[in-house]
Amino acid sequence: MTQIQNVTDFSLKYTLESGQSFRWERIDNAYYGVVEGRILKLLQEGTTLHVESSTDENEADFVPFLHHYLDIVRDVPHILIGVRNDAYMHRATKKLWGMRILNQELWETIASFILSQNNNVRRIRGIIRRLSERFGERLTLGAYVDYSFPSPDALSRAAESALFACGTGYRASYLSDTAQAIVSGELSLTSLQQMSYTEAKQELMRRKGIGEKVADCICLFSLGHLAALPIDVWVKRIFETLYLRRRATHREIREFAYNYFGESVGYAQQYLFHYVHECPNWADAEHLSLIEMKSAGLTQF
DNA sequence: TTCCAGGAGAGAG
DNA sequence: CTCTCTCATGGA
Repeated sequence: MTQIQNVTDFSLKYTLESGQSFRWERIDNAYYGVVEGRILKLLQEGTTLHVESSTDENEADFVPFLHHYLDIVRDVPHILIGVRNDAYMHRATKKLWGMRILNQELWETIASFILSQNNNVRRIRGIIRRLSERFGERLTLGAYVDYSFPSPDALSRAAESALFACGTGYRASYLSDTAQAIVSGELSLTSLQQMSYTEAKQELMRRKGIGEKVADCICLFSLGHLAALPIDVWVKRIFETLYLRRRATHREIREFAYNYFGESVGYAQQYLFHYVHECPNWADAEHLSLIEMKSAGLTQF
């Protein structure tokens, strides 16, 4: 059992339940998930994080690993104040205060968001769970059983029909192709991690099944590029409804969002994305009226 | 039954 | 460049 003390401006719930990872399961107030080959059990009590692992961890490495994965080291309050330009964002950041963008393992993030296209979160989770059960390694933490995310090698050797049987649908060939490209060295994960946002995005988009949105998800949720802006149906809807007040192309949304929120637009996007999922009345008249109101001068937290 | 989901590829204009 | 059609799946 590991404890991390003085974790401030952090919400485990919103971080793990905001659609950036498909691997976490809440049981009571604890979260179970698999991260880089081990089961983790995470429980937040105020500013203390209780952690259990299925592996014998070296404390000196484990705590920094957790800090990085959960993005605890980042000055998120500074980012949020910087993107809190209006009363709407003020409300969103207040409700979800402490939500952070994870730094997830690169291959799992690539594979997961290839599978996410034209799909819903519930089904994506099911596909990833079945792929892990079928091609990953069995792990246990007490009575809890889960499976590691299968390696590129394991998925590259799997028959596409076997991937298909896990429910991947037409995405099976995309997943297989990219796994094979990584095994062959045609696509280098370590190179991707050294590239700028623009370079990494461009390199990712060369793969079949990775378009602009999926590439941006990988850049944001694994590579730490906060300028990445994944535009899915919801983000498009949010910007068209709240800010632009008209039908807009992806290019127009991207230009507006970057000008309005700045270099940490990815963080702003995540708060908006999750806020509208938490608030069914996100687009009612009272909410819309908040957009013109500046955040400055509103009550602090 | 049709529509939708953290879309992308292919083709047409 | 933009628009449209299709892709496999399951829940609403």
